Amino acid sequence: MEKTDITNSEWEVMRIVWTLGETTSSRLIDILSKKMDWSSSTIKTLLSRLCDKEFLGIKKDGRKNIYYSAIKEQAAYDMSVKRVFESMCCMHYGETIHEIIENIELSKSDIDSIIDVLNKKRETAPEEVHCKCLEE
Amino acid sequence: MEKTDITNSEWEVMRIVWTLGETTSSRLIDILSKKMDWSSSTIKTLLSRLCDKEFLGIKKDGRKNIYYSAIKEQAAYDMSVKRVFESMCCMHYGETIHEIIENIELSKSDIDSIIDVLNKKRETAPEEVHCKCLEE
DNA sequence: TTCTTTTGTCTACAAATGTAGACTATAGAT
DNA sequence: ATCTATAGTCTACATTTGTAGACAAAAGAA
Repeated sequence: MEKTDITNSEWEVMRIVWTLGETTSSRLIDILSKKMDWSSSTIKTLLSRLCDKEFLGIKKDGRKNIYYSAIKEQAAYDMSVKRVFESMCCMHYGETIHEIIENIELSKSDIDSIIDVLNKKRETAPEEVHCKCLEE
Repeated sequence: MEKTDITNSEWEVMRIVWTLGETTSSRLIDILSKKMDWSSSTIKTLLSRLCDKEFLGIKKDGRKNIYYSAIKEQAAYDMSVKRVFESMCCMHYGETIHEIIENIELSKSDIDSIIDVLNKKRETAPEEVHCKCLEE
């Protein structure tokens, strides 16, 4: 199978794997069948698709499979957010970030570090960004 | 047809519609066939799917179709970014925002307004956010 | 008025996704 | 040693998505 994006259902699986670290399918089935109301088959299918896509790796422990993440959690998030921004008009970046910040939970130190990067960025920031939607 | 998300190809169409405002299929075909190297059929299909999904509306001008956006551009972006964040572990929100900010273009006034909201948010921000991935 | 180009509507079809059942080989229970 | 609950691998199937061709109707060109 080809390497494409992580799909919605697959994110659920990945998230549990990232949280647990290396783990078995029974553990994943246990958690996800309750949380998502999926059949065990569904979870097994997702696990094997994620292996095909190389987002998960497998180790054998006897005949049991041990699954582990083959990509860094943060890297996956960065990539996925980057993709969304790439499909947006850049004139809306500012407002979109503003909006998401209003709606998520951030710790004081998260906030400080973001303010920090913004201040640095401000030094070389343009007065305006312009729309490139019709270009190229 | 059912109302689902805007897909990757569909974003391209929406973006042009938002940029141009009301417009005809010939205009869209003209722009998108070059930009995306799509056949006119492909673009027509996307237009009609977007109408089915009610992201676009149609007005008739004689026998010509005039397409217009049925959703606000900013609202579409907000929704789509919100979706991505919902599939993430909230402990990574801060770093993800940090990362995306480093990689996009923001104007000085964008930056000011984001710093502003961050400062307000800081007043009630927790010391830490905790992972909820295994809950529920 | 007849031919050609536009536009619009349908149909098509492979790949990806969501979801799950069937069958098989064990490992553990008795 | 035999039975049963598990875990693993395949197959299945409806939808959605990406991409595009076929065909009809109307508009413009000659």
